Amino acid sequence: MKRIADSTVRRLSTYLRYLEDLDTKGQQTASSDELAHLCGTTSAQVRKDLSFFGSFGKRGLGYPVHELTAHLREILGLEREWKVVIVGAGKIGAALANYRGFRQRGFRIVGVYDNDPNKIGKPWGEAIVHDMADLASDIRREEAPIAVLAIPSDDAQAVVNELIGAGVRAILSFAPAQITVPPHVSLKSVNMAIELEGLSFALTNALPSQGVA
Amino acid sequence: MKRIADSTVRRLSTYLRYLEDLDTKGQQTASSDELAHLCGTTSAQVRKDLSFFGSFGKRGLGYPVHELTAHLREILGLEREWKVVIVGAGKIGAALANYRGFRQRGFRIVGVYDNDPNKIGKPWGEAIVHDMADLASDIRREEAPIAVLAIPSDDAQAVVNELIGAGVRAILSFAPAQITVPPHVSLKSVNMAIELEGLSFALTNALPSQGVA
DNA sequence: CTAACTTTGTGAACTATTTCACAAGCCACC
DNA sequence: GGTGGCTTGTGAAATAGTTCACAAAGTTAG
Ligand SMILES: NC(=O)c1ccc[n+]([C@@H]2O[C@H](COP(=O)([O-])OP(=O)(O)OC[C@H]3O[C@@H](n4cnc5c(N)ncnc54)[C@H](O)[C@@H]3O)[C@@H](O)[C@H]2O)c1
Ligand SMILES: NC(=O)c1ccc[n+]([C@@H]2O[C@H](COP(=O)([O-])OP(=O)(O)OC[C@H]3O[C@@H](n4cnc5c(N)ncnc54)[C@H](O)[C@@H]3O)[C@@H](O)[C@H]2O)c1
Repeated sequence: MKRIADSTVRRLSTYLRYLEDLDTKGQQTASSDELAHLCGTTSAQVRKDLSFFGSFGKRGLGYPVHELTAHLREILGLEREWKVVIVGAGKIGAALANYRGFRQRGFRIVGVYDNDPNKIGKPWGEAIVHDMADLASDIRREEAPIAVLAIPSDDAQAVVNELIGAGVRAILSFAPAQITVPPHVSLKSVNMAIELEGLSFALTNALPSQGVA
Repeated sequence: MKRIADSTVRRLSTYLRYLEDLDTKGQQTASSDELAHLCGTTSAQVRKDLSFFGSFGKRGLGYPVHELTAHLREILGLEREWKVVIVGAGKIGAALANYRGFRQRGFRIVGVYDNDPNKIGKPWGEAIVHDMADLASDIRREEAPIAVLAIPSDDAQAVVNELIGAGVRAILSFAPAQITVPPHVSLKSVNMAIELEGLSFALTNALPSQGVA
């Protein structure tokens, strides 16, 4: 199969979210145009994105909502449960560990880890903070493929190496650090400072066209 | 001036971060190649990005670190302080309100707002939670141009409209909702579910080339 | 001062992504 | 079962973004 652009995958997630809404409301079909308006894109984009994976619509009618949600979940790998570990029981880690949105989507947090002796063993939200010393063996036992990194930048690369050594194959990092991973591992970084600085740039340079999501 | 790509602006932020490091270490100059390695890109990309804004380097030598940081701060609009309001004193709002990284970069949080009577007026981190009823007038008085949105999706668009009415010109949203803003307002959305689903897709479809930051 | 070497700045080439535009397919209705 | 009105699926065109490649300019050493 052809390489799928990251932008396409992101839109698929968005389509799925809105299709689920429509499905809940009992709507049977949705046209590419309706979906595009809900998701802030164009109908051609919707059709092109979906066409990479098959032919899901009916001409003259649109896409069957319920069926398409199932297809998208399949495509995105969301028909299964993914085990996730969180590293860093700090402020960001706390928000994430208790975020319902993840569980709803099939991401189950199987452990939260920290290296601060004052935090280890203490109850924390619905979970208990585990010792970093147990991280690798726990990941191996649970076969958790995904890790969320919520520690300061300094140790980010070292912890990432440890995670990968233990078998983690996908990492979502919140540390504002440049991290490198081998080719078989996926890494996404969320860097809030970069987002804010992007807004600062836009305000400063008063770009003519804006309003992008 | 030509329209600057979002990807370029993001990289500028990254260059700045690493240049500041080098500056702190007392390094005088840095080549595009060195910067590229630090930031996970290519030297041609670094030179191209910078060339949109001027000619900052010396051939044969590289870029003057201290000078270039100043230029980048200028370009990104970081020479000034930006006032920021946070809407939503929940888990994500809590993490953000106390995040040192923002202040360091010149983003000063001038108020945190919520509509929950149990939270309003209570101390919260280093601040006090304000009533949503005061939001618009406070923004007008303070002339805060940036808002961070950390409330559930349901009310996101309504609150955004209120913010814009009060004069906010840039919004960073954490609500996983499609929000529309008029052309003179900048909007960035951080959607963690989309990031995780992107990882799920990558794991499921075992893409051949990965490891992107 | 010259030669060898380094590194920038930038058009041009290339690659990726989005948009266009339309034939083909499907439904509904008569 | 034919007609009209929609809407998909998709090559082709257009636009956007990245990489190449090299002349020009600066540095260093002798
Ligand atoms: N708080 C925010 O709003 C925010 C926003 C954007 C980015 N971030 C980034 O997220 C990361 C975490 O931020 P935070 O505000 O939650 O910080 P925090 O200080 O509240 O939490 C960090 C936690 O990580 C733990 N830790 C440190 N080193 C560790 C290691 N080597 N192994 C295991 N645990 C370790 C600490 O004990 C602490 O509990 C930082 O990189 C920060 O820059 C935070
Ligand atoms: N917690 C996370 O890790 C996380 C991750 C990704 C996205 N998000 C998103 O961020 C947003 C906030 O999440 P959270 O976990 O902090 O939720 P939360 O429930 O902890 O906090 C939300 C806060 O917003 C307030 N609020 C609700 N409606 C409001 C309104 N109309 N005006 C003002 N305040 C209002 C509530 O009183 C509450 O204090 C949600 O959209 C969520 O989907 C959260």
